[in-house]
Amino acid sequence: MCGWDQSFSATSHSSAMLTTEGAHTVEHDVVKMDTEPHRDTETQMDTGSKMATDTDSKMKEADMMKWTEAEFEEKCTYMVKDTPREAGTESEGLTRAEASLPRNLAFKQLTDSKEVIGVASREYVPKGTRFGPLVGQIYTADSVPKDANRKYFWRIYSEGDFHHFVDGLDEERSNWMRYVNPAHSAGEQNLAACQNGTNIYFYTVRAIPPGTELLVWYCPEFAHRLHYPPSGELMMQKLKQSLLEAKQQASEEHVSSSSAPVKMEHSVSSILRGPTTSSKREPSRPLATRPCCADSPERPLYPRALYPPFRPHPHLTEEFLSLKTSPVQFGYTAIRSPGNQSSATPSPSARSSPESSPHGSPAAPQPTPPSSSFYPRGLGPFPGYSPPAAPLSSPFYPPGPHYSRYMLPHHYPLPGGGVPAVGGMFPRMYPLFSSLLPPHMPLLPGEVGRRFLLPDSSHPSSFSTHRDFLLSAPTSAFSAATTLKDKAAPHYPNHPYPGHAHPHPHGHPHAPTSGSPTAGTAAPSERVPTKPTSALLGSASGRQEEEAMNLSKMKRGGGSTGYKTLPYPLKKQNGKIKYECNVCSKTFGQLSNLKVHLRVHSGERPFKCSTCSKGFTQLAHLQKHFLVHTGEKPHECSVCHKRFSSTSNLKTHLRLHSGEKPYSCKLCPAKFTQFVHLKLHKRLHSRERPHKCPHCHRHYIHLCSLRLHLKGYCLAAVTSSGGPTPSPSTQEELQRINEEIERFDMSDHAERLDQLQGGVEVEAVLEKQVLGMLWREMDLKTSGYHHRKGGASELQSTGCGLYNSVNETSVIKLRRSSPLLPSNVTIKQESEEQA
DNA sequence: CTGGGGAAGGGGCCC
DNA sequence: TGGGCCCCTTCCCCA
Repeated sequence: MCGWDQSFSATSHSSAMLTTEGAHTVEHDVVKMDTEPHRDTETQMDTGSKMATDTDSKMKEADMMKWTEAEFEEKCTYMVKDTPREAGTESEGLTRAEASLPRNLAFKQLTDSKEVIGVASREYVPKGTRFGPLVGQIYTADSVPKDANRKYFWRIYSEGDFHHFVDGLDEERSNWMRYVNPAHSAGEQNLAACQNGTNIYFYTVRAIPPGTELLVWYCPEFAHRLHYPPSGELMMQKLKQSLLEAKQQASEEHVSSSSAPVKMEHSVSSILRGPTTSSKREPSRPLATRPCCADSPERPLYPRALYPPFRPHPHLTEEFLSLKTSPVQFGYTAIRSPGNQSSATPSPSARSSPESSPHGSPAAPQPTPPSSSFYPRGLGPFPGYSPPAAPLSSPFYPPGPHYSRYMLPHHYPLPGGGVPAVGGMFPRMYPLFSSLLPPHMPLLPGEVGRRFLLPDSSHPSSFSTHRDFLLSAPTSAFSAATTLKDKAAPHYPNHPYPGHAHPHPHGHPHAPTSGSPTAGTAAPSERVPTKPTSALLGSASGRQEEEAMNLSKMKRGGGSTGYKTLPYPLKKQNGKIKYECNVCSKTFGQLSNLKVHLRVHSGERPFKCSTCSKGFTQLAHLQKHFLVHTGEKPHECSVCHKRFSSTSNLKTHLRLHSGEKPYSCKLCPAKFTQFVHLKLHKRLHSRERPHKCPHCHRHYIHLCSLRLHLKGYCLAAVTSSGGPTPSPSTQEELQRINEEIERFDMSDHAERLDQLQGGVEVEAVLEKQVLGMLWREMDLKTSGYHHRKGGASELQSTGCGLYNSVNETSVIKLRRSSPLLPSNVTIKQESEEQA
């Protein structure tokens, strides 16, 4: 378990641990070294200590929490400039933001990472000190990139109207202030953010002892401008209230069987909408609301918003609501200023998540769906871990993965419309907030489903941590039982719903009754078999996507390259959106199809059989499976009245009556009703290889295979033609190629190509395709990379021959698209080649 | 061993 | 959007 650095490393300047020793001296040094008098008459420190002392004295008594921005500007005593970046100095290797840190400050960093998680004082910083201005990329409302990550956006106003953004996202274009965490209570706040002119400064509103984390909140004027409470504390209360209201409202609506489900905010349209429209709203929205959060594709990417596995989530929620969260809970040991340890409010540390903390500005709060499942070990789903924000297109998708995160709404719509006042919080707040969302947020379809269809922790690809998030809904009125009940499956009236056997927290695998107003309508054993609503699939798949992505990375060693991030919905094809799987590159016309498909990669099987615990990727599969237990066979043969459990099997059976044998052998008159039988039959023919190579011992079933072999891949022919004897490595390659040709020869593709008689053209294309793949495979093997989609190596590794996977190989693509091939050639999937 | 039939699981498309 | 459906595939068993 990764832990927090219990001290602060002194950025690039020094690795010295901070102590409280010599505070006074340090203070003096700080002022003299790093600050300049704001106004010569008052703050010229060099002129003697008396004036400074007087100023300090006045400052100490001042109630800066009531100051206007103009007062801050006018009355502040000291100014601390950023450390100028100089080439060739110790700042090398640091980002501009890191290098800009004033010497009297230090970064909080993770013990085993250089990840900056906050900013603290190295030395005593007197009250009335000004830091800044905040540096960042400037955007106007119109110039904001569509895919902008607004996490670090600060709004600048001019004469009461929105003027532009300062974006601190890019660490090379921003300064250290981007790392300052928000204060969650007035008690812990030691900085006030003010806009002076068109710049944002942080003023110390109290003296900051050495080793104290800097925590900022808006000054009253600023907060008012953004329509935010004047303190983080009030924001938390506001948030809490919003949540409770949301919960209550949702409960009421749900009990009354509201027919108006709350729609998730990540509809395709919303995803596609992008910030274009939202950006136009920016000026009218407070800085921290981040209006585009919900519909911005990158929103869901919150790798930092992960929690330690040990985190007692269910309690956390309650504690959070009761504002009792302790910083210890998360193992956070950041140095805190005396008197700031408010036991009544979640400490910044407790709230702090990787996500929240340093990277968020007050303008960038972000409710983060709780999840830690998709983090490969070592990435550290602990608070404070803050990998760089990953845009949707990042290869990191976790995370670049659990793609679900980017599919989950980040503004949770309330039943009555609107959005909880989450968006306005400092980032450090929302991680905690998010942790309590699942149990309380109403009608978050996926969440509901997940609470009951939890991944099987025993499954190698499942993530037990899911439970941490999802089982804590003892009071939720939106447990699956309610949802399920309304969708009873009439097909299986005599059987309990086949779902999620073990994950149920209350030991009633058949009846997820917890908290459901309708849970008591039937005894579990008699419960009308229910089907999860679509919702059960819905948001669950949100996370699943991320999991899939993440898993795909994990399965490949975590850091493997070459895997695209989940690109959807970024691609368009003929005007239609294409959702591409970032694992296998398969594209789908519909997002839901991709979501389901991703389970193939993630291994997630959210639909559990209550009887045998077997998991399935699709509800329909579970339903079909459950017939095994019930013995039901809904499908009857109209001829012999024999019954079958599936239509497919009935259809196969009907061939017996109709005499249809669609699978015919091309080498003999044999025909079969099932493909598998043809496949087995063809093994007989594989022993017959009439096309013998005149130069070597090789012989082939198909002529095209022999031709391919003779196109320079016959070693005997090469040597007998008088050419130089190939090197051993070349011989090895030829051997390899010939093996592949043999496999191709045994495939149905060879058979069809033989039949096509396309002549030289077809052969040329075939060679290009087939051998191209062979070479590619060798390339891949040589480079140690074996996972390229569609690559021969991948097929090999999965036990499939190069020509096995009709859909995957370029050979097939050729067959389907090549103008060389007759368009009426229908390719039936056959993967028997290896047989 | 081969052919044949059925059971069951899985992927993906369509409405 | 996702449930339902279809198709494919594998496995098993039996003659």
